[in-house]
Amino acid sequence: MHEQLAIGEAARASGVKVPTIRYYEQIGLLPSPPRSEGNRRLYGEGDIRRLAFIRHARELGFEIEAIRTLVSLQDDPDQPCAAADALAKQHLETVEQRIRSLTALKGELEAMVEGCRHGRIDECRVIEVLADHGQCRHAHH
Amino acid sequence: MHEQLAIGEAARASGVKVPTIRYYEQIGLLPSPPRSEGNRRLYGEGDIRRLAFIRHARELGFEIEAIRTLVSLQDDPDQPCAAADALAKQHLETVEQRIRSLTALKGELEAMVEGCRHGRIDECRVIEVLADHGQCRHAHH
DNA sequence: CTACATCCTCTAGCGGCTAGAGGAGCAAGC
DNA sequence: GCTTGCTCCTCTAGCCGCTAGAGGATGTAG
Repeated sequence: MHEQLAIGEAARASGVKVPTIRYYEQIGLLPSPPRSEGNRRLYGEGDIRRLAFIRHARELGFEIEAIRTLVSLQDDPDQPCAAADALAKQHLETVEQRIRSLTALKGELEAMVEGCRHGRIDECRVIEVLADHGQCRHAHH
Repeated sequence: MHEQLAIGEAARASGVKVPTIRYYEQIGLLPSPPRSEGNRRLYGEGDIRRLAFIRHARELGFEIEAIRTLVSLQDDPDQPCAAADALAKQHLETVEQRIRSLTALKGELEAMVEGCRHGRIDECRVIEVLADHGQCRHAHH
């Protein structure tokens, strides 16, 4: 029986750091837990689960606002899950877009690095490409 | 002959927004230009070129600190370009790493979305996976 | 009883801008 | 000359998602 955990133990159990837990409480993402006689926060199992949920969603790159919606959905299990699905899909698109533009950047950087003859700055391909945008096939966002 | 440009014209010519130009001056990335009688900033061609250089480097995802080095290299054309090359290579690696982890996330998100049966929240795969980390093969950073 | 860990609150900082207030300057039309 | 409306100036605060640190209270082990 370890019903009530101090914030440090909650941090260890959930993988969310102590100041981050306090921060989540401050922005209203985590409810304010009850306090001990000595004014310390006491977390129950439900809180730990919610923290782990938040942490995993953050690791998957969801924004706090999206997570706010996801946790409220989680608290309301009778609702249809279309909203959660939509959020995940939307986020998937964002991630795909990000991968596409990073891949384009990767191509440009590779061209820069390959073109470098390791001579002096004034004939350096890296600096050249940066100075003259026209030299690269940068697809604009 | 349009030697001296006001900040708005410099912004249009370089593609860097007005407040961003002032910000770059404030952090010492762009030298403080001379002023007109009426205290307005006056930019020459060299400034426009530097701004375009910075903008392009930012578009390629270089951090301000890296750009600080790159512009100082650019100003010193007799130096060997190993330093510029190293910066570009290092950045390329960062970008590749970022692509790898985003691709992993993409896989997880796809699994979540595909697994969703569009029923109620309490049987929603999206919420489930978020709640229980063990259900996904998330490779930890 | 003394260390030492953990907790508390509060404020400020990170990067890279962006937004807004409140005011001065300037060019064109009447 | 006067007004309109645009650009410019400085200064401060806000964005996101934390992270760090000051300065103090509380809890626990030896």
